Amino acid sequence: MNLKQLSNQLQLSQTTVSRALNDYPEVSEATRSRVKLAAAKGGYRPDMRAISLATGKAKTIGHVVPMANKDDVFSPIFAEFIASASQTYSQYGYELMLTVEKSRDDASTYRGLAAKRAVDGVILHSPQTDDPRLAVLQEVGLPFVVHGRMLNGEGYHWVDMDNHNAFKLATKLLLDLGHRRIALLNGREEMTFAWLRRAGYEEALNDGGVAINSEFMAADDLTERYGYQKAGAMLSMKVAPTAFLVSSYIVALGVRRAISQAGLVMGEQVSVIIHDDELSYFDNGGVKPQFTSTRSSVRQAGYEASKMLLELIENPDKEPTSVLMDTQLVIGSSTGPCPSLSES
Amino acid sequence: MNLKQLSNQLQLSQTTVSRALNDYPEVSEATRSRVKLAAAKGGYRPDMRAISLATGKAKTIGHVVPMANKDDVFSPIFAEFIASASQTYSQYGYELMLTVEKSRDDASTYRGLAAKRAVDGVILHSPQTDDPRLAVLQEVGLPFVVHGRMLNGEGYHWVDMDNHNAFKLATKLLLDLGHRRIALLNGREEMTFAWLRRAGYEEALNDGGVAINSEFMAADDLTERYGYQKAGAMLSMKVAPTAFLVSSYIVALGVRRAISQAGLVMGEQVSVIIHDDELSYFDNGGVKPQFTSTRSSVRQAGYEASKMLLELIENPDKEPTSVLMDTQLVIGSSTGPCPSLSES
DNA sequence: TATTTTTCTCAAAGCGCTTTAAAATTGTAG
DNA sequence: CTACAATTTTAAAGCGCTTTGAGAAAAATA
Repeated sequence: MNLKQLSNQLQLSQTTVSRALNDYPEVSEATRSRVKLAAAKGGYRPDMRAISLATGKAKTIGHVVPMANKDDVFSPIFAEFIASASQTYSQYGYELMLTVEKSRDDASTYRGLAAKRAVDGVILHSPQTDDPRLAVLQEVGLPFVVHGRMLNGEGYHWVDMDNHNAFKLATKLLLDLGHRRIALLNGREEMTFAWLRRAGYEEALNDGGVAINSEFMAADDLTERYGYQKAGAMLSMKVAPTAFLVSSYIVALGVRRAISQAGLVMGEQVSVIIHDDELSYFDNGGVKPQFTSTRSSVRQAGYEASKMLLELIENPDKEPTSVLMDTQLVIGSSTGPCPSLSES
Repeated sequence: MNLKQLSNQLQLSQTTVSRALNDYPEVSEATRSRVKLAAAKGGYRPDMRAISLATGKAKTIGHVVPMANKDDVFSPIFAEFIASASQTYSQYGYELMLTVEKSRDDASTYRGLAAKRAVDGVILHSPQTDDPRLAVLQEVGLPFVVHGRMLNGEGYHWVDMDNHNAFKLATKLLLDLGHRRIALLNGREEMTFAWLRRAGYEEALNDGGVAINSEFMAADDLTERYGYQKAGAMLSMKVAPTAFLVSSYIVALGVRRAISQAGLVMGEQVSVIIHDDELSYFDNGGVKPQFTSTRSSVRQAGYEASKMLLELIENPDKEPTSVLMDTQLVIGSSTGPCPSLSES
């Protein structure tokens, strides 16, 4: 059933019916309820594309997520973020259009979305320190919110967690426990989050008077194998690290595997701190979590970012705002005092 | 730039320009190339919604994924499937509209998508043994493909892996290794995949003359905690299982944790077989995987299903087709002979 | 009762495209 | 040079909605 049929059936003009349904004041209460009743009864749902064409609003938000790595993987972090944002959208009558793209640098997707009038705004995922997509989005004038940020956090809207501080505090905790050989298994450092984590890590080491050792640092896609291989390699060094700072739960699975394979016990000979995005199927636990972790809810970030974007769409001239989410440092059973405090 | 502007600029009618761009034969080659050049130069991209309204085709596919469990989680399986399907869509000029819904039984989302003309077809995720959404989709006449299937696999299109056989073979392997007390940590059995896995498991036990013990069976959302708690509880039974059949890698993480916490070694005192959806960040390994597993690529399923759906949309009267994907049984280091072969 | 104001309803244009039906142009014979 | 067909182009209608600018109807004021 479409508007024409409905208005014929009601013996009213399309104008009146449309206005009645959209709660315009120019229509009497009597007519309005009559119309609404008939619409409900007839199961009338306006054609989304027609509304869109007539109003100029797509009522759709675009998410363009890059494949997480060379293996063409869709990171569970994005999934969680999107699921959360999706809730906001449906609450406000928006749809979610998802594009998964192979190349992270390819800004043409955004050009396309804008030119095709497919979306009213987009969320920019996985920003790099100096991301070329920023300029494109600004050029085409499509409202957007960044999940994360570029190194220069000015002039656009973003929602991020405090990566720098999280890893600084985590490093500091390890230093306080007496660790001096602390490894960092980071994400790719083109990504701002990884860059900031490293910066936090280095700052804490400097503050603690510990020299930075590039042999203890790695950066790659966040997979189990990466954690396993890198941790394994580092543990077999003549002077091996006594602690690992790990950028995700998934990588930590590999680290844990390497540790136990080396005949060591996590939390005793080797300490591990992870960043935990609170993906609930992983469940890093309540009272005494498996892993000591810096925590921040991706779900919460999705909520904040989607809200922010909808507001921006309402009011396109809004001054850029940002949300920097705090992280918690939660002590679990994967950390303990450095075994050989005699050594430096 | 829109069609009108482009045609004005070219001094041609909108009809001709439209036809030139869409490769209709009624336009001379000279004009066609002139038009295409101008369009490319001017960065012309037709308004998606206008095309959609004019043609009646949304050029969009809907994916409605249920929250995986009470914790409102978006399963990484869906993410992988969708990422894969997404590739097919963009290749054929389709967009992907994602809806995440709280309630698994709520079919109103589908009614809405159909009535709003938002999509040309949908993928039905996470089907239950007797899924109410089936009737709704058939009623509204929206083309759809099921990822998985209902217990009755007739009358609709689906792509599934052979859950029954996979778990039957896995159980048989354990029986052949001498295990008699084999536990099954399954997904919720309203889901067809879980139902079929259990059926395969029971069939193998019957064939092997082993009585079915309901204390060795559990069904719940697929989380790490579930695996940890259930395996922990079972291992502390007076007569504990010597092997576990586990429905996912994530659950198996918990099982492994419980096993090592009980002071046992996986692959020696306790065997574990998992189903591995080949999420590449987990990397169950190449030569000698961590877990013995039944394997099936979700990525591949996403590819098959999306192709099937696009074909169905092209040709709506196509006879229902289905793809039953084989699974591989890959031996890893988590299985071994039953430690006490004397016991039955 | 006539006039103004307010309330309610409507016809028609427009959003940007496709597509039908018809017209203009070109080509081929007769 | 006309007649007819084939080729190329176009005007206009239509997709299903919103919204503008008016017109009727009802209510209020004179």
